[in-house]
Amino acid sequence: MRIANDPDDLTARARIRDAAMQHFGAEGFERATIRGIAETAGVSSGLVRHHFGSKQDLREACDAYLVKLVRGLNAEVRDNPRATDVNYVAKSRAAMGPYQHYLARALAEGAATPLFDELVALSEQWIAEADKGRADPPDVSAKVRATISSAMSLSIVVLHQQISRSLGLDILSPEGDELLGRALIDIYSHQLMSAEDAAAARSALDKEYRHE
Amino acid sequence: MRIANDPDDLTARARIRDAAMQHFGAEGFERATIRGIAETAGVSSGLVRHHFGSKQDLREACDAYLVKLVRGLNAEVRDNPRATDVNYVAKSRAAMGPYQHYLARALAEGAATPLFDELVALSEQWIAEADKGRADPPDVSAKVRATISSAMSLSIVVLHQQISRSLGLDILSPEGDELLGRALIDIYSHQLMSAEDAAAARSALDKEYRHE
DNA sequence: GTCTATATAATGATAGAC
DNA sequence: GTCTATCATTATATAGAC
Repeated sequence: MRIANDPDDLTARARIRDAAMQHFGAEGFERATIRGIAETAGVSSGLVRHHFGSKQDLREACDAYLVKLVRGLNAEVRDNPRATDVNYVAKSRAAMGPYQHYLARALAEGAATPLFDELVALSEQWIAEADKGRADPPDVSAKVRATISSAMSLSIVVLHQQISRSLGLDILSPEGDELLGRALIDIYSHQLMSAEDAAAARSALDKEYRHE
Repeated sequence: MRIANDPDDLTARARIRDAAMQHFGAEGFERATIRGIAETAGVSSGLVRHHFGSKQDLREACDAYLVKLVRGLNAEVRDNPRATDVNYVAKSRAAMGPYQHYLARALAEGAATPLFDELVALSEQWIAEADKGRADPPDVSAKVRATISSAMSLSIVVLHQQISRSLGLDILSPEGDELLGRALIDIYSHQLMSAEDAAAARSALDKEYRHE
C-alpha cells in the first residue's frame, strides 16, 4: 500500500526519500549508508547526491516530509473532532505506516523538531480549553503541561521496541493498537494522585526549592 | 562528584567505561570513536581494545554497568517508600548524574532491556497494590498498564532534548526537576477522561475490533 | 598492563561521461 | 537526470614492542 499520493511522488527523488526514511528508521542515521539507500531506491549513489546534496540534507528532507505528513493528519483530526475516538491512536499509526520507525529515531535523536513543536501546540490548545472548566488554578503553565504530555504520548512510539518486547506483542500493530487504546483509557480515566497527596507533594517541592 | 564508589573502580578499566558512557551518551554509539573515548579516559586506544574486546563489547559493558547502577537505586527506593516524595524524580536524576544521556540513547535504541524490565516490574507491583482498593475492574492487566506507564515516565529522559528545547530550559537540571515535579503532580492529580467518556471509548474499541 | 604503528575496510563526497 | 569510477577520510581491528 502506497502511503503518499502526492503528485510529486513516484519520481526517483521521492523513491530515494522513501528509501532513506526506511533505512534511517531501521538502522539509525549514522549506520545507514547512502549506498544502501540508493540500492533500495533502485538508483545509483550518485543520483542521491544529485537530488539531495549531503546525507544531512537528505535527513532534513525526510524530516520535512514527515512534518508535512503529520500536518495533514492533524488537520484531519481538527476538522473531525470526536472526543470519544481514542482510537485516533490507531488511525494515526496506520497513516504513519512505514514511517513510524523513522519518527521514533528522529525524535529520540532530537531531530524532527517542527513536528514535536506542532504536537505541543495542538496539545496546549486542548489543555487551555480544559483549564477553563477547572476549579483549582494550575500550578504550571499550559505550555509546560502540554510539552510533558506530548512527550509522554510519543513515548509509545519512541520506546516501541522496549514496550513490544516487554508485552510480547508488537505495540505498533493492529493488536497493539487495541491493547494500547484500552490501557490509555484506563490510565486516563483514573486519578493517579489524590488532591491531598498532590498538595502535600507541592509543599514538599516548595520546601525543597525555596530555602536550600 | 564521583558517582560510583565501587571497589573495582578507579582503575583504568573503569575510567574507560565512564568515558565510553559519556561519549556514547553525548554523540551516540556510531558517532563516538574509540580514540575519543581513550583520550577522555587518558589511555591509548590499544588499551581499550585490551580491556574490552570490540566497540560492541564495550557498549555491552556500559549497559551492564547502567543496570547495576539502577538496581542500586531501585533497592534504595524500595526500602524507603515515601509515597509523597514525587521528588524521587530529582533524586534519581542526580544519582544517574552524567549517565542520563547514555540511558536515554540506550533505551531508545532498544538496549538496556533489563533496566526497562525492572522498572516495569516495580511499577507493576505498585499498580497491583493500587488495584486492590479500586471499585471498577481494570480492562487490561497490571503488566500492560505498568509497561505503558513506565514508558511514559521514561519519555522525559528519552525525549529530554525535545522537551528542553520546547521549554527553553534544560529539563535534566535542578530547575527542570522542579518544573517537571510540579507538572507531574498537576497531571497525575487530575482525571483526563471522565468515567462516561471512558466507557464510550471502550465500547468504540469493542465495536472496532470485534466485527470487522 | 600499556603503548605505538599499521592493516584493512567502509563511507561520504566528488568529478565527469552519457 | 542518471550513471560509473575514484578520492580522501576516518575508524575499527590487529600485531607486536616495552
